[in-house]
Amino acid sequence: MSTVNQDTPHTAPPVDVPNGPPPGTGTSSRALLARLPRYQQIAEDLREQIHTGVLAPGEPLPSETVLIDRYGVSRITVRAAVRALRAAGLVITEHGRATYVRLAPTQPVDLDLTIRRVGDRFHTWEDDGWTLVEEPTRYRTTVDQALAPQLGMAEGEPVFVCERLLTHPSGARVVHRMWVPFTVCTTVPGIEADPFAAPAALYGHLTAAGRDLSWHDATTARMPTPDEATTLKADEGVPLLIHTRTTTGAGDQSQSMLREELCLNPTLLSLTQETSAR
Amino acid sequence: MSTVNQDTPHTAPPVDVPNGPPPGTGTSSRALLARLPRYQQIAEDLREQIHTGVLAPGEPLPSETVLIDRYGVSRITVRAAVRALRAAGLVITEHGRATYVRLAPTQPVDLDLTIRRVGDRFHTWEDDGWTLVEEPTRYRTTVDQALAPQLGMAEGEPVFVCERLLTHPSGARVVHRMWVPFTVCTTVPGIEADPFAAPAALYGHLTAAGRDLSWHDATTARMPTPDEATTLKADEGVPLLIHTRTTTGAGDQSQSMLREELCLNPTLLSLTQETSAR
DNA sequence: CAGTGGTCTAGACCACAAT
DNA sequence: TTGTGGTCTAGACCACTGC
Repeated sequence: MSTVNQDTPHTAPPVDVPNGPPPGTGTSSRALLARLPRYQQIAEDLREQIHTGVLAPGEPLPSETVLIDRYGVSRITVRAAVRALRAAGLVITEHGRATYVRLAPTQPVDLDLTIRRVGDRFHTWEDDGWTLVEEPTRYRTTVDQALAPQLGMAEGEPVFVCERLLTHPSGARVVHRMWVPFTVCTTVPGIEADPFAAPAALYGHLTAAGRDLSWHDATTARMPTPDEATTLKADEGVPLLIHTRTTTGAGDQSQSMLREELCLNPTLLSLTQETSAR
Repeated sequence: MSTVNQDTPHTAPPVDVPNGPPPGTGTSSRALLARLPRYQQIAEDLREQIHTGVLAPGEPLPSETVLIDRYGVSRITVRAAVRALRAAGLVITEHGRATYVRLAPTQPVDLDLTIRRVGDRFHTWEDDGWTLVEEPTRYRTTVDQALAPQLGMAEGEPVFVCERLLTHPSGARVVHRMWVPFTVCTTVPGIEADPFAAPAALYGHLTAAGRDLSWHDATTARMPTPDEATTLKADEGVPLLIHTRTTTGAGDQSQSMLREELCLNPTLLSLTQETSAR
């Protein structure tokens, strides 16, 4: 094995799966596919088997050893293929056991973001069976450069922050963070007493204080940090869904009275909202 | 190199960065960190340098060769470290050039999902500067098992499908898919003529036909397939944001008149929505 | 204990970018 | 031509799981 051993993929060895047309010329329908790196071809082949059900959800993939001589490649190549599937969220691997086809994505539970109002009382997703996992983390700080524009405040102004981890009967978890400008606490009766109450309560206090509320929601997604992945029970290859809600006065939307952030695992939870034509 | 060469990380070689305490015992504050695999330690070190600004956004990381002898490890180990950063979306690598610290996430552009109504005319995000990139793909098919419940239809019933790729002046792109039940086309005047019009137009036709509309929105995220990544200009380590909107009658929400799906890259676009307390 | 995946080395060739 | 990242091999030891 000292001579050239790579280049066009092996053509003689024990290959019993798509290896592209023989390196010659007469490229068949998809010349592109044939020229993909070997590990991608293997990943593609396994992906195919998963989608067609040859490899059913929950089932283990063949072991690395088996794949190595089935495809006639080195271990590192097989591992590269499996890694690609893992990054795509198609399989999960368990050390010492095997790599398994990700279970049929259990239909995520809905987290309904719709804000419902009955008189001066508000109801939010939290009332939908969510409970605190642990004592909330509460502290007072000053807004930094990144947060200031979000709250319509100047850098350095004081805010209260409340961070909570909630759980749902389905097993899903969310991290909820809330920022309340200090000035809001001191001027709105009721909030002063407990600036760390649940959002629905704060909406109520604000409304009772004669403010017309308006909300600006934004949703985005990104890959989680290792920490976030564990607290939200996210496997590798699973992104993070992030929803932020800013509460402002219906008139002056430049200054916000409240800012909330919700982080969740989209394989367990789906964000929903109801609207109707007015 | 036939004898043991791994085990506790190298301790003698040219290491000038966190390598954990010497394998002995007196584990310092964080014994955990010291026992991480070498490539994770390196990734952690680079991550640190990125967050503290030692490696500024847009700047290239040291080349693999440099990292190899800076940390005294093999190339594959360095590459594993860089791969971890890439998967976390912290860096992007350009073949033949270098690996760069991901640019400070340009503030994503808002895609406002709020539906606005003026008389019988509706306005949606599409009116916000979005244009078609290419001729829409339109076809007629029958709903399959997965889609039937979403539309409140029976499996096998006919639907029209319209798939469009839109672009925005900011450079962002979205894929928009729409399903219209055949029965809706035939019973609602106006839609019959053009079942592939933009959603806002369809909302108008439905309203003109005397229906009170109601919408159910759901948002989720997942890793893109390679295809999706390229059409939406997503780098590696960037998830896909998916928003679906189902239009139903305000009374009977079990049967839907329309279903839309929106796929986008969250680093370029952020989904927003406005609400006010009624 | 055997089997599986996790980490690592040393060395090779290829493809792309810039000089 | 040089340097960078991309793919690949062959072989080794480690760590976890389960018999």
